Amino acid sequence: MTADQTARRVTRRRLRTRANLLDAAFEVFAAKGFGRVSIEEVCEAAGYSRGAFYSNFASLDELFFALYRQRADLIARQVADALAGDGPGLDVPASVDRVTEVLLLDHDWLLVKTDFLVHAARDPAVARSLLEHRATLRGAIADRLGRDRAHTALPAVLGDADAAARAVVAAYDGVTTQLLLDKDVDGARAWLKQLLTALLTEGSTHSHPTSHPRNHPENHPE
Amino acid sequence: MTADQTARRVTRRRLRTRANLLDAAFEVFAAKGFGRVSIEEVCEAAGYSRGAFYSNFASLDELFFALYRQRADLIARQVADALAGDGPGLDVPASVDRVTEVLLLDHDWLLVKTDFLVHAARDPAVARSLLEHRATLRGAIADRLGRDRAHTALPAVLGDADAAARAVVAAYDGVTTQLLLDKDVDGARAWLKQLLTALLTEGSTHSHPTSHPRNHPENHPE
DNA sequence: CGCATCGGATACATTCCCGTATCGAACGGA
DNA sequence: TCCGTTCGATACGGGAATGTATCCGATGCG
Repeated sequence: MTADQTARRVTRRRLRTRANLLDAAFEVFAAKGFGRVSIEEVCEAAGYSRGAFYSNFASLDELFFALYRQRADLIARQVADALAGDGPGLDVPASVDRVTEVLLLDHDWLLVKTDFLVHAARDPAVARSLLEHRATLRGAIADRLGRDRAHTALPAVLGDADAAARAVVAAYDGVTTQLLLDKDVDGARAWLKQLLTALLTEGSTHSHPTSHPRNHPENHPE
Repeated sequence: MTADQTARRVTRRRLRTRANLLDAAFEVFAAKGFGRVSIEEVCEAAGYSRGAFYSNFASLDELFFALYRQRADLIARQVADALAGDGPGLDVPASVDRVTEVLLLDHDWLLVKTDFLVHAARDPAVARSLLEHRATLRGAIADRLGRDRAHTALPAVLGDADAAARAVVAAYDGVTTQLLLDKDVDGARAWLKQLLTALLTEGSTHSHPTSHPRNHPENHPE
């Protein structure tokens, strides 16, 4: 699929250049967008020639896919850790805080991630893969929520734990969209926390989530 | 800005070609993505030569911007209509239904819209413009919600009407993301309705929104 | 109907980027 | 240290898209 399966001695050098190419690609993709980046640009940013690229990847698409997997898996692990954080009794606000911290960390990553989304939306194979990844994450959340349901008595507005997990993901995606435009990471985090607690808490008229992100920065382009 | 301001006789022919170019661009952008489309492709799709293009637009970016404004304004009007639909007494489910119908209509539009988002995220000027547009829409929703607040007594989980409007937009964006991948328009609509009623209704344990979109289609690539 | 202006087609030079083929150097096992 | 293998640089041919300059047919006005 990705590389030829004939067993070959893989040297350290190779892994290093591969990693360097991926890192460089991340920078360049974030800055210019996947669609506007040439193979040459990636190579130049990484300090290699095009020969190195073609020795490691068959196409920009393939590199993009590898890049996404790499970073997405990393984050998935972090989220899992954040969820597993506290014991069986679920402290919703605490969990929400930790997860939120992980998810809305790096603006560049959101850019690349969205590029990948829009890329996947046009390629069924990639879309399938991305859907699987999302399903995994959602499953982890649903598990946590389900486990919780037994101990603390909270979510109810939506249907089951699965629906609640879906809602969480949707909220995350929605907040991401806004964040892409206004670049206010802190505001986005606060807003996401507020949204999530609102969704996961019964008639919680907690009008004091953390600090109201009400004085919307909204328009500060750069 | 967009064109030169020196007054010139603008013929009908010109407007027609301009419209044709925009329509063709929509098709091509939806199919291949903004970043992967050349000026030539747009011209070919529209049945013109490159000369016609440069006579009407200075760059692909400019065309994209014009295209977005055109379609976005159209939809904004439709949403406003849908919101103004019923009288002062707000029937949340009914409004939600109508708005949902308008917002999640055309998959191609979502593709183009997201392309534009990711484009705007990297261009401060464009981002500003898009933020304004979103603020307008959000304002319309907040107004409606505020007006409602007086008559029917509903939203409370979040802060004021403005926060509620924000939540609505976030839910829409979140559902859009999922829809881009699974292409299940009907499921997305149902899910959005459920989410919105959950958000806009106090302890509504309405576990029967319309029809549970529970048997997730999720993975049907094409 | 005739004329001045406008709109779009065509031709051209240029730049950028791709993919391949070849070669020398780095690597790592013995 | 030596040698076979692997990695990545360089050189090459070619294709595609860009922006401009020029020209002719269409258009609308008097």
